[in-house]
Amino acid sequence: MLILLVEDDAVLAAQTIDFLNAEGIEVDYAATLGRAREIAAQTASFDKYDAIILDMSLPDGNALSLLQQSLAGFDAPVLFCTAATYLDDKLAAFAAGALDYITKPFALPELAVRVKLLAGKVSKCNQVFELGSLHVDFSAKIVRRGNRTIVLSPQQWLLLTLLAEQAPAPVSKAQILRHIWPDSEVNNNMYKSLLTRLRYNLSRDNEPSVIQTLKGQGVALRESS
Amino acid sequence: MLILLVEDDAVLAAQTIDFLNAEGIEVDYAATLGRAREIAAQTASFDKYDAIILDMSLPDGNALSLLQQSLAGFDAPVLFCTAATYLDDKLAAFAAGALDYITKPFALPELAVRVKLLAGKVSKCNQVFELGSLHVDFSAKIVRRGNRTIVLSPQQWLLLTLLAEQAPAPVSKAQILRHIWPDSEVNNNMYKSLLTRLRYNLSRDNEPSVIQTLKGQGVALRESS
DNA sequence: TAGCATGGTAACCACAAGGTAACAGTATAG
DNA sequence: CTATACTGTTACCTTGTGGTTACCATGCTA
Repeated sequence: MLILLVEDDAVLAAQTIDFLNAEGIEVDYAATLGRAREIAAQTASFDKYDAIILDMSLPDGNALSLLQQSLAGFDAPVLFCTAATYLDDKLAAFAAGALDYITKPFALPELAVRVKLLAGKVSKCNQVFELGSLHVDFSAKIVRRGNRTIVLSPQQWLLLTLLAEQAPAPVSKAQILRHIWPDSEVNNNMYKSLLTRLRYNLSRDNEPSVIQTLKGQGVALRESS
Repeated sequence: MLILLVEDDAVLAAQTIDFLNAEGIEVDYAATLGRAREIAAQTASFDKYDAIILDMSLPDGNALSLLQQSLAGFDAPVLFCTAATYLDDKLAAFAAGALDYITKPFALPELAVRVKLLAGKVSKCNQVFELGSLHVDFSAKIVRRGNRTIVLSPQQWLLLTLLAEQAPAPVSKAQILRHIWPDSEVNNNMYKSLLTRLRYNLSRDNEPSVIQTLKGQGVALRESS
């Protein structure tokens, strides 16, 4: 999981980053609004972030404007944090499209929980996933196609669960790379091989693959039609 | 929108119900955990609620157990509220599957916002745009015309979402150029090609294009008339 | 009527993205 | 210690995308 932290207090930022790292969350850091905008421009979007933590009281401008920008076509959910207890601030941010807020001073464990929630990590409520003749039991870690039980390698299982969580929405290549090879330098071929192998294992005679490619957008778990 | 409020303080409950009603939110009310369980049993599920507001400090039992129950196969998202500021309580509830919390005493407008967000999270997942036989699912990135599924290239998808967001208002050429080719030098032909291709992909026999041109002003997504 | 601007369509093609198979190094199990 | 499976790597092939050009249609103006 990768998030963007926009926060001017260097000490607080350092603490936050340390804590989130310990929780397995990667953090990109912007000390100012200007820097955040640079990042947005560089990557051409905020798409690559699972969530954005946005401090409302930044020295160089109005954080609300960045919020608007992040929502203009991008999906990254925004959690804003504010020292002010003024209700109006909170309501304004919600109105602008923020999905959650936390009041300073906050407890780091709570921040971590909220970030994870925002990123949708907890939506693993569904114990089983079914699609046509494909049957995935998350808790038992069993995959079946029709009446044949399929054994997947660790990587393939990870990818399948990721796809199933988001189905039928597509999952971008970048998202998959981050999810399966969190640290290591990744090479495009590893991704291609993994996909081919998962497709092969899930395949069944005469039936089209359940893994659809949307060129340039990623892959999705859905029935062809 | 219909929600369930589980709260033992009658005065607070009445205020809350009044306020939420004024916001256009219908409220079912349970004063005790027992009553909440009855409701769950009657309707056979909490499914019919868009959200559940759950007070943690109820006289007749542990609210966490209801939380578990409400998650056992049902989809209603839970917002819990607590007078305690103990962090552990919050973390426990999050761990049990709550999606949000609010600390007493809370401001009613904030509660209303959070409830709407919570209820929206579920429906927001299925944000769709419809126009005649055209059907666009933003989160799943699926486009259908009638019962035919359409696959769009990244550029075309970007343009379609832009048009759909503003529909039925027209989008100027300059706006489109900036949105799709943010940095690069743009040539007018690229724009023309893109439009033609999107029109072609969205076309259906005998039906006029859903993309109308307003000369000099741009293009708009609307039915011809 | 010619001339020009705006907009639409079709065809071409370089090239990047995606798919497959085979091989090799390394871990893992029996 | 051997056999097996997993995963990274390379090579090669296929396909769709998107920039480009050429040409046509319409409408406005001189």
